[in-house]
Amino acid sequence: MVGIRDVAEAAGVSVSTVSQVVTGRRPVAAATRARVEAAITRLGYRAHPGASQLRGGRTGTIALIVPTLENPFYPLVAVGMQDVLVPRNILLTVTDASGMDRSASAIHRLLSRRVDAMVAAPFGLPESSLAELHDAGIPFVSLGKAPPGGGDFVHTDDVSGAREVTTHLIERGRRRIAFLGGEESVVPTQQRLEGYQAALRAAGLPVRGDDVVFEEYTREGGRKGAATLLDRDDRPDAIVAANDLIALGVLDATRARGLRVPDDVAVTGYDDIEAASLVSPPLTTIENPAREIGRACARLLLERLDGMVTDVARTVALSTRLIVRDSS
Amino acid sequence: MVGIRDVAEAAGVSVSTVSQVVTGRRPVAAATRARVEAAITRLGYRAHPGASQLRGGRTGTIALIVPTLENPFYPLVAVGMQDVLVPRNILLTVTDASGMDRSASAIHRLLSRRVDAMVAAPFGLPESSLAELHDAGIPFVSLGKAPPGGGDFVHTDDVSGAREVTTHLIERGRRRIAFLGGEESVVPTQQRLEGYQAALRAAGLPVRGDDVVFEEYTREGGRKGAATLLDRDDRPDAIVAANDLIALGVLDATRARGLRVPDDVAVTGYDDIEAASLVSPPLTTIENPAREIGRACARLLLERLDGMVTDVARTVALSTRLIVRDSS
DNA sequence: GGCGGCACGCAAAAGGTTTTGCAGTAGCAT
DNA sequence: ATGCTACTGCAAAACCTTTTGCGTGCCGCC
Repeated sequence: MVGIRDVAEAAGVSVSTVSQVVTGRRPVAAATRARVEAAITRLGYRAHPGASQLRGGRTGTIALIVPTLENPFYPLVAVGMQDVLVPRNILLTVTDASGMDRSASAIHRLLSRRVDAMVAAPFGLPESSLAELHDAGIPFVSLGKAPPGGGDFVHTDDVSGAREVTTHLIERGRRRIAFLGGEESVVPTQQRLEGYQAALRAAGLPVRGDDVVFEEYTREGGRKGAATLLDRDDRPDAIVAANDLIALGVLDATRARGLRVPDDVAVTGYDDIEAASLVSPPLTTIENPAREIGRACARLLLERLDGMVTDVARTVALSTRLIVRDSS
Repeated sequence: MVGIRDVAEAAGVSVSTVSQVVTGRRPVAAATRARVEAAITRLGYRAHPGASQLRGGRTGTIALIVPTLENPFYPLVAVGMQDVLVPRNILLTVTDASGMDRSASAIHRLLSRRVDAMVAAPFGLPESSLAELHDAGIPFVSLGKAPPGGGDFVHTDDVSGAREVTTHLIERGRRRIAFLGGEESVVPTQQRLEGYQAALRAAGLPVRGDDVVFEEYTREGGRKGAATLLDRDDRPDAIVAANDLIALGVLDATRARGLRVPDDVAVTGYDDIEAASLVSPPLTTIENPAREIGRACARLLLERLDGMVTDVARTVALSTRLIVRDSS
């Protein structure tokens, strides 16, 4: 294990000079620097990150916490962050928070002081846990849910997106439109529901409580919810699914029942993951710019790390877009 | 910032006793332990990870390095690792290696000493970089490519998988079967090509060099490669794509040209990502158990970390399965 | 040729934990 | 009652880096 001491010796300088060369926080004479750098290369020296961090340095790592990696939306957010982070030589660490819900502080314990900054999509996380993230004393960006105490925040307008897709269905002549959400408690569900209801009201259509069902944000959730909605006597003529995964499950259910989409029932999704355009029939959905969202998060964080921002909380709102395909 | 010192003071014990309670490496009297634990909870103490690591501890982190997060195969591997790691309270850090190819040691520099163990799908990584990973002195599992110097290794049999799917096409009466690979240099490409050729030979069919095309492992690569293959005078009656993403691109190309699948040309994929079953027509493909692969990797690593294994290199081979759908 | 100032490199402290040899004590057996 | 053992907690060293105030040597200018 080659330490800074070895490099110093090899280069014939002091330990502190080596450190200065490495960190660049103080100027070093060109000749000396060259000698030190040569020694570093020759010995293959790398600073021990633990020690660096201990003495007050950065970890050079940014964390992304997502509710699940099974929804392809989130890997894409990670890719977007990479776009910004890789040129800056910062390591991105992606953590799937599914399965670590119980202990409210699991995430904090795992990440505190282990990263320089953090972005989290805090759905399903208890409020206390979110507060902890916010108070961890490092730059933090919340994804899709306004942080309780205020703070940086990247999102798309779920209300307007859901309103847009619902309105589209109404314009296509649908009158009995159901909403199939994921977990009821999470913010995007509530906002998409709100947009759906707003569209109904604006069109003068009744807002019926039994036309709203909540399951999970998975394909399986979609199958289950669709079963509830479709096996009734007066089934809806359209289903607004709260995301594409759910919509895929709805399509499974229609297929299993021999229902034609969109003739018997129209289906719409949300996010525009790749599968949305592939499934048959292709899904009408709302494009949610995952990669761009990732980029925005990373940029926000970087600006804080660079000290360009003081303490004003910033919100980045990215726009969504209705994509009409055959399912409606 | 509450340190171990504060806890010791609050509990009326020495710093080392607190450490012993936390790490559990030495027995502590029950009464004392209770007092210390109470203080820890009350103060919200957490060990500074840098300091712990410095003094010889573990980082409690395992890294997964993937070629890209855009291929949904890899997030699933991560999920599989999580299955095993979460109960053990180990943090998984997923890194997308795309874009950090240039500097051969980027990955090493980023991860060295920052994690306790590592699994990497080292496609596209220079050989030197792979050797570095292997020599980093931490448990290391290679994914899909045998590590040059020997070492733990998880894979599926690409040769047999490709042979199986190609044979399936032959049995369906296809005679002019093309192979559309991703990057030529990476091992899975070579092996899948080998399986394809083996199947042709076994059936007494000619192995024609111009029926083999290499592009990238992306949907766009599939479109390009299919263009090459389909715009010829004597186009093939089947295309074996080296993964599902490529196959999706091939389907795009057939659609653009008004070709019917499988009537005019059959198409097969590899991996069985979710999109494979969704696209129209659904893809015949080889199921590649990503999640199970992730689990196997994590288990291998854990066994080494627990010191259950000395130095014998182990190989885990998981089986694949032909999934016949409408595209063939 | 002498003096002032500047650039450069150094020494030492600090940062928070884990480890380990050691000492004190209580309990048990003789 | 005494000696020994086992258990428990402590003090101090070790881990490796970064930071910062200082001293030294060199250069330029008068």
